[in-house]
Amino acid sequence: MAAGGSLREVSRRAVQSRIARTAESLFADKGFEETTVDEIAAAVGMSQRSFFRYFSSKDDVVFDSVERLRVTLAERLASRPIDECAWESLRRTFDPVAERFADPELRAHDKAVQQIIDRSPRLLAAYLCHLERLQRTLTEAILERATRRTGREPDPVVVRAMVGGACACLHAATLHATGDPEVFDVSLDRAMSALRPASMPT
Amino acid sequence: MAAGGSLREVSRRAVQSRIARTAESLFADKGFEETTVDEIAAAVGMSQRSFFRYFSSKDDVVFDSVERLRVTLAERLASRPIDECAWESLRRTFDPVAERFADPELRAHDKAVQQIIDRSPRLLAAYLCHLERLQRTLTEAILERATRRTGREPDPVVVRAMVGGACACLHAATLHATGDPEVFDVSLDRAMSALRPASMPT
DNA sequence: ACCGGAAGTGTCAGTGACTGACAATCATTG
DNA sequence: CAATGATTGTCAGTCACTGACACTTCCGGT
Repeated sequence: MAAGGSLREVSRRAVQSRIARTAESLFADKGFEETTVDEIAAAVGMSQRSFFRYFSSKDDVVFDSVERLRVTLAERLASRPIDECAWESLRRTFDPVAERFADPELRAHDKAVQQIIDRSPRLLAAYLCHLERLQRTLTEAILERATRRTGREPDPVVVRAMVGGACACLHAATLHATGDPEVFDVSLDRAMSALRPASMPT
Repeated sequence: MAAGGSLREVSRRAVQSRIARTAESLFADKGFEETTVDEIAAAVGMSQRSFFRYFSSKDDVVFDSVERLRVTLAERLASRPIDECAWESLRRTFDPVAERFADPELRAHDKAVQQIIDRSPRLLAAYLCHLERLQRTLTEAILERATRRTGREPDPVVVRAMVGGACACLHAATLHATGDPEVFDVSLDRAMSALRPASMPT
């Protein structure tokens, strides 16, 4: 069952990324709002209806890669040693973001996506929503880990705020270092060591 | 000129808040997505076209009060003493949020709005966008103040991250204390003292 | 080779948010 | 009263998105 489904999943993903690539190049050319779904579908060679069978909204095309990154970060946090302090774990969790810059192709792609997002208020809103989801994911992981480690549940408000603070550092570093991995790493380290909580949970 | 415009502004604002009240009660009844702009316009007694002359989008109706709160907070931050540490200033900047809970009518209103937002993913995205705007506003104010005080510009990444951290505390406290001013104050204090940066700019 | 269903696709019609253009109305001022 | 400017309604149109239905293709069983 799982294997059969998997094969189909692969081809579905292939179509999705073909659509995403096409759409992104159109967005980069004409802008997001100025590109209609009809145009994307035509460029890919399918009907508008089929486009919506692969992406539930026009916005989702842009966040295809962002969503995958979220999953990567969640896995990274899960793989951190349980006795590491939470702030340090969060800092390490963000490493894959910098690692993406290593591949020049990925870097160019990410930069283009970032520009598309920045130019559209609607996309910016959606992007923040994804960051919020990331934040929720990480918060739950930290909460669960702290509970497993200390035996009792830590203050959820503080943990949520702390993860929010870490994500704010990530966001600030991303905004400041558009594309340069060196600058990103340095900025993130500076921000995160400045914001390091005095009393560290876990 | 300013006075003449002001009079017209007042009446415009009156119509806006009449629309907002009507719309919010419809949203509370049927949900945001399920309420059409046509229905709102009809309930207020105007054409759909005129609705869009007062609010640039359906979303904006909901954020009427949120936007006003943003202006209030910006003013509050500006009125803080220049030699106060930034983190403390930010904490005091958030006081009006708690103060809103004092008035039972406002509290009920805010709670209703919060529920409407929470039930709609689209509104949640827009809400985060408003928080981001608040964050940008506060960041600029802190940067400007620090520059005025120390004579040289502080690290923008760190300041942005710090404001982001403070806003994360605000957000966490808001989520946790839905409507109870006591709980809100205590939660915010706990979160903000846990996240207080070791090295404080300004 | 034939048949059956499952999965993917195109077409079409419809809804709802939003915009531009234009004409009618209404209040204000000279 | 007339000219002017702001406010409004009407109408037509665009675009994202959805549901329904018919059609093709591909595949395993007979």
